[in-house]
Amino acid sequence: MGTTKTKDYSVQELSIAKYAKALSHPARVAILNVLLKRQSCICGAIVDELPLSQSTVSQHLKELKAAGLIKGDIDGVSVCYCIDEKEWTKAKNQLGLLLDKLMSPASKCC
Amino acid sequence: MGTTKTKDYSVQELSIAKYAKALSHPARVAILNVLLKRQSCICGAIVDELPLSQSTVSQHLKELKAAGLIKGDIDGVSVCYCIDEKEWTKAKNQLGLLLDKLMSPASKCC
DNA sequence: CATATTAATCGTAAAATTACGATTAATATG
DNA sequence: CATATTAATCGTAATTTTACGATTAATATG
Repeated sequence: MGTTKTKDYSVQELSIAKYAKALSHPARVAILNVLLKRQSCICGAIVDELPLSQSTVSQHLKELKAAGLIKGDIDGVSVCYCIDEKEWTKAKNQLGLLLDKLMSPASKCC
Repeated sequence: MGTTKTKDYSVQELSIAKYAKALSHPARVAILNVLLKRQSCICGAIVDELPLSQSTVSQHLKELKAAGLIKGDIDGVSVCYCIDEKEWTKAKNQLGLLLDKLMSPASKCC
């Protein structure tokens, strides 16, 4: 089947899964690294830095955009991509909250 | 094709993608929530808390184990799962490092 | 206006993911 | 020892992901 029923999970679970999914491919992490490093973020420049075709990079950009982590501004014939700070912060908080939820010393079992 | 060449990406990119992938399905986030909340973590109890079949949950557990985030101890006929603190900390640091890499004020473009 | 450039989208193929029921292996329990 | 319980694995199907080349739409440039 391969389908997942959205309503079976909590908002937190769905939200975290959404952000994690955006980060679940090295190419997308690489794209984000480029955007975090540079101020210039023209799509073509990103394509040049990745070992992937233009169309594939475009697809990855689309997914990052769908997750809200980046946004793109059309500038003439090019598109300037950059981190969406607001959503980025949300992702950081959501993922951080989960990852921090380890009450360290007493790991009774195992 | 659908293949991804591992050597085209940095260790950091591959590592983050690995952890993010583990968290990229709400069922797996839900499993981790169970393990973070409870001390008892018998596989059957996890299955009872999820809207999925035993075999599907077993597959998700396998993936979390493959990412190193959890480990399972066989106890007679049951298996006790729990967070692997060491790898969990690594995941937290890796993901945290990326998410924190936003030098906030000067987002020149877009 | 013809041509180049840029990036999205389309069509397609291969692979991976997700899910389930059935089976299996291992340990308990009567 | 026969039977029950637990959880992994197998087989399978639907769906999604990943990737590419080709095409398209939009803007720029000669």
